[in-house]
Amino acid sequence: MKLYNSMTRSREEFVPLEEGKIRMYACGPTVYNFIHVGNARPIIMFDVLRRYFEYRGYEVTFVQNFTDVDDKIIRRAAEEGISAAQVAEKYIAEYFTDAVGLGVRPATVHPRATENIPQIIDMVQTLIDKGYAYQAGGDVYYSAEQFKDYGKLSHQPLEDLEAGARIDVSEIKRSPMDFALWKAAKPGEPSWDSPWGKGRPGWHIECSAMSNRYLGKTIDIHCGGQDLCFPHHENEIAQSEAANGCKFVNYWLHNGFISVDNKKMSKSLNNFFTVREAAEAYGYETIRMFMLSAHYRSPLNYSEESLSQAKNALQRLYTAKENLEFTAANAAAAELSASERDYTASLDKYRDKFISAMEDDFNTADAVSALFELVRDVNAAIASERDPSRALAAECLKRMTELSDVLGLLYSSADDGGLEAEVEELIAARQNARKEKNWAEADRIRDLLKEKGIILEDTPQGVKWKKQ
RNA sequence: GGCGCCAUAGCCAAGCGGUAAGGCAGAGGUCUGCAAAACCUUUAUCCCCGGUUCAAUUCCGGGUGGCGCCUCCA
Repeated sequence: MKLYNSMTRSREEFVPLEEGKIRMYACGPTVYNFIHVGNARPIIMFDVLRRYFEYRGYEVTFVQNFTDVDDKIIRRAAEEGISAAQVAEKYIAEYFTDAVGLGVRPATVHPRATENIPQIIDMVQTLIDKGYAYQAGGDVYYSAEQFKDYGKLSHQPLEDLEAGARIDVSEIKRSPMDFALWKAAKPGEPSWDSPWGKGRPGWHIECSAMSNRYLGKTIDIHCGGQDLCFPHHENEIAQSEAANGCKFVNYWLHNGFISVDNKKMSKSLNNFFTVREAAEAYGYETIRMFMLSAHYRSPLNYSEESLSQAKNALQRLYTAKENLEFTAANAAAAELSASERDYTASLDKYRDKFISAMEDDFNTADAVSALFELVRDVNAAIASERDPSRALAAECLKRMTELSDVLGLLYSSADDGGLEAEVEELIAARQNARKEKNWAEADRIRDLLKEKGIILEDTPQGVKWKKQ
């Protein structure tokens, strides 16, 4: 499999550290608010990557943290008059509501910064001991210039980074590019005891500490949004490689941005849509479909038109799935005929195309096209056969869901709670009317059901219905 | 100023040297009592100008337009 590695800026053959196993880490959200659609991109795309690895037989340990102590959380807590821990707890729960809605599987571990304070303190102490960090009052800073490779991920020499850096006059750092590992507690803030007094961790150190704890010193894949490249990931490298004395990450994966009117969707521009509100408008799974329709590194513009296109595309998939399920349950013939057997074998080419696409830096857009090509082929086959067997429909369905499962699509269960007796009677009455060619009555009943939100389709295998 | 990314049909979007996947929308048709769903047909001088090559959307150079990081940000 080929993956584009931001570190080398090239597509590389992926080789895991340990055969058959993959260790990956994704920087998770800072839990002070609902996540927005831009935040959802890495969450969805790297969930797909993980699913694909598992589909290919790898054992994946996937770690995604929650940053549950930081300035924004503390500010939010003050605004709402509750504790920082309560803010974090609330938005972690909201995160999971959205993640589940989006069809994102829970990570193997979801560690939190506040549950890894001893590991963080250890790492900070190691960095001080090794001469990479220094104490300044109750703060501890990492001295960027001590790390000779600083800037290697963002491909910027330290001098150029410094040239663009904002200098804060009240700063007690030795150099503008130094960053906080530990922040002295201010009155009223959550804090923990440390060798440097009461305080809390800086943002970057938690990921180094947790990656180390749950995945080891060197890991296969570290992923996140392009905007984390600098300074967050750069700083993680500086911390982990200085503390551990070895390579931190083999493959760095960064997704592109979601934009709105071609401007990056971001909190600071205030042009964001929360996942929650987008889901109310289009459905959670539509958001997933929208993300999958483009390559993860390409920019992708969020718009009403794009989302409704994604919604319609998804509907095509669902309709195909429901039609197959219906035939698999209602067709007269049970077993595959000889010609059907040949036909199903011919379907292998779509799986082949799907896998090639995914092997190529998990090109989901191309993989989705393979799924659609399979669907068209299958639709045509079922429609053209005079009497397709239940086994044929079941086999086609299996091939379709094999691919959609890797993409994490088609997980929304249809509302098949059964029909009330009254509705069943109406359908039966309409069938009688149709038998008698009483089209007016048949149409009247169909319209009546439509008002109740039930859509009928007449098929060779019987009447198919669905709730609107 | 430093470092990058992008430009493909009405819209979204693949494509990594051999004259263009897929989806949405539109048009025509088949099927259907009518619908629905489905299927078939149909819609592209690949931003511009040079260069390399037998051959370029695809590589190189130069434009034009758009975007991002260098500051919290997925």
